[in-house]
Amino acid sequence: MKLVDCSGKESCKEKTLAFRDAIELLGGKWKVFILQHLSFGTMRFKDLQETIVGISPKVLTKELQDLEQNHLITRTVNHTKPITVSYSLTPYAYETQAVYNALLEFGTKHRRKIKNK
Amino acid sequence: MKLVDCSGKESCKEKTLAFRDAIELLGGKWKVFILQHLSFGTMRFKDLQETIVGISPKVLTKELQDLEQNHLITRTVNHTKPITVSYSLTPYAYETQAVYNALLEFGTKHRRKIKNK
DNA sequence: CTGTATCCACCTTGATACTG
DNA sequence: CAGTATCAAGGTGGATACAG
Repeated sequence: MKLVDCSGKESCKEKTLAFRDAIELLGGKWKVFILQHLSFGTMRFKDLQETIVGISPKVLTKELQDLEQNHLITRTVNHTKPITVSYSLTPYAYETQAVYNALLEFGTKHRRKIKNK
Repeated sequence: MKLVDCSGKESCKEKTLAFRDAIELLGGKWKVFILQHLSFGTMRFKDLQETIVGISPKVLTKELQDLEQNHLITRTVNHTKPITVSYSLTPYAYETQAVYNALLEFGTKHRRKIKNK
């Protein structure tokens, strides 16, 4: 049995790179929290900062830029006074659903396994 | 729609922690390569070091210990002369299959999307 | 309000030499 | 052969002050 099937047309290297990309994109320290909260609806910068306890503005900015560059969220400037900015998930973000489901299932199982040891 | 369903008996926090655990466990820089190569069969330390180009012995040791502590691989000392050590996947390691499949699918799709931009 | 600038501490990775 | 010890370097995350 193989974890990665390298017999297809695409090279094995290409596939391992795809893994790393996906893990990097979804795997940061805060990405899950941000995406999760945004999946409940649009939020502003300040909302996110208050909801995600412990994150600094610099890091939040970086994570949001990262997600935006990868088309998982959209950033909208509201020309209010003072200016506010809204973040929300793109339809594309929901294509990560399968990944999250699989990670959730394995992670939950694994935590039980490790704890009961 | 929600990326994480927090309506069940288990708390939302517990679930996000499960994500992070899973991602940390599978997401290192070399983990995919190691698990992938081991999925083709048992390998010795030296084999891994030669196959996984660019990894230093220190890092390889650390990654292997990490995987062993999480029951994804087994470490077997062969009392040859000189001593050799074999590494192989545990049956449990194959429970990560769904995660890898999902990551592979999303990662491949994502690379195409980013590249065609 | 929404970030950016600055500075700092830590961790991870890495190269290399060395030990049992 | 299979690691460990040592030292260096870079990136990441974090606290805080400040700017537009």
